[in-house]
Amino acid sequence: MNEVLREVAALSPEEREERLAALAPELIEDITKPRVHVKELPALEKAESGVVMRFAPNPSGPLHLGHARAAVLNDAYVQRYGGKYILRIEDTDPKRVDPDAYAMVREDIAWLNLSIHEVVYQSDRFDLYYQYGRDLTERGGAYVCTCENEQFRELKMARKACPCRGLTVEENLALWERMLAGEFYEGEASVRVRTDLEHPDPAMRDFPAFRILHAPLHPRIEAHVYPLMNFSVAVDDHLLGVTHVIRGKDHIANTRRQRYIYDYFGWPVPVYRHYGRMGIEGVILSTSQMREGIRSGAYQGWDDIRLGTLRALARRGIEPAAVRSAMIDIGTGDTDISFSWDNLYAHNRAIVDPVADRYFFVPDPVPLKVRDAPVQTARALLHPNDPGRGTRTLPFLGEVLIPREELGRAPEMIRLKDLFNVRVTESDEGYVLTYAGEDLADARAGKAPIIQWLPAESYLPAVLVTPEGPVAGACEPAAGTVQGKVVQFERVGFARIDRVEPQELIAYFCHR
RNA sequence: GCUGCUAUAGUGUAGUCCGGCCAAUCAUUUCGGCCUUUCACGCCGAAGACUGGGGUUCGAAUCCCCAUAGCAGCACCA
Repeated sequence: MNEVLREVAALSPEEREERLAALAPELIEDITKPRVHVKELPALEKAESGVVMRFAPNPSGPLHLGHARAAVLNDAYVQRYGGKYILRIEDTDPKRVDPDAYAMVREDIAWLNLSIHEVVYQSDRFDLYYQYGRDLTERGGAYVCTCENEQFRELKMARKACPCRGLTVEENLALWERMLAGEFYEGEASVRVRTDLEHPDPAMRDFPAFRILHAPLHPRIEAHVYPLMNFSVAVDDHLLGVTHVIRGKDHIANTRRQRYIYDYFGWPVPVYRHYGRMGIEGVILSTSQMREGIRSGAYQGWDDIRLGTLRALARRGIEPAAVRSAMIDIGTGDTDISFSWDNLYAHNRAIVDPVADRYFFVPDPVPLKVRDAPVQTARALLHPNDPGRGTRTLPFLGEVLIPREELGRAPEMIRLKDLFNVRVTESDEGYVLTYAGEDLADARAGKAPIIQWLPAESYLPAVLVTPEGPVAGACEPAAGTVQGKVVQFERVGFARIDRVEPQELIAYFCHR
């Protein structure tokens, strides 16, 4: 073995390639062909025999890029180590539940291609939470607190116990039953986990586990005693057998709080990893802000092109696989990062470029007759790197549409792509195009720009919707046949054909 | 204020645990060039970083201390 290694090391790269060609020609292609680099996530400890992980969104709206990070990272590890991926809908706060979001979350997860094996709703599990809440109280790990909120806060900051902390288990159980029986109104009682009043971090001191809420009503269940996140999450993670949890670092304190609950019950603690905060330039990720923007009419809907929701990305033609690899690229680092659209676009371009058919889109079109030009039909490849895909045809009858912007550059000659060359002159009536031959070499020699164009007699009016606003133009009628697909408008960029209305095509700009 | 986490190029990331092989990886980005009937793709090349200051050591991106900066938590939200 060592001898072989030494032998190989002694060879020059050329020699190695020769030897490989002789030994295993089929492998040559592997090293030659460009390979989409797939970054490997760091190994997870205690994962060798499989993992159970979960994605636990709050159904307050559709999923956005922030959710995608947690969803994809957990999914990637489940796929890598094998095991189970649980979708847990965390709907324990009726104030933050949007009934429509249940469906939206499921749709977004389907789009992301997550390998979910099991779905649980926390609102189905309240009896379980009550059962363990009672259990925890019996163990002395929790007490019912009837203090004024503000008063408790002050005591906590002063590291002092509130009067309720000294109640006996029996007294606590009695109060607990009264809570469940509906004898307290909102804010009058809560259940707290007994932790450590001397804990240096005030966030750890006797945090709440249950609260009372009478309004709004929960869309799925009837309840007035609601578990708080730290309690329901700890109970569920244990009951569902979750072995590894990957979540944002805003949960670091929660992880420590949940540890108290694990310890009271004597449960083994999962492996946690907390990734850093991810800022995203240009879009708001706050569900409540998005909702407000939609309500006020600033945004057209949850898939408004300016939002960071997954459905907005989908509408622009971002592929789920691109989101996935972008998130894996970012990884689980605990540094705060800023999400880069450029990087996402690069991932998407790699996926979309080989498959997107090419079409002409002429922004701000100017109709111009071409003098002395012979009538003919142009054929352009649907994809330059894959002639087998066929061509589209563009009839030239004497007049063309070209982008106004090109004329502003005052070129002497222009090559209409896949057609012929034209000379550009200015007269009293404006620009004049004159046929200047078919030879591509002439255009090359004259450094003529090769531009997209459309026949003035047959085109489809089109609007390209960009984050900066709509761009009116025209496109090939054939582009109207690929509704829902991502195409490349040559020299403009990639776009998704959103819809084709009787007299107009609407496309959403994706990226260059 | 208290508690905790983090700090590598414009952006993301590897290396940091176990100091030397790091004159620091890969991707993106930008700029050149080639290819090309797209300003796409592909290919070649270049640019660009260890937050600062002390200390330990023969030797520090890596260990220690201080400073600075960013972020998070201190909710009857998740």
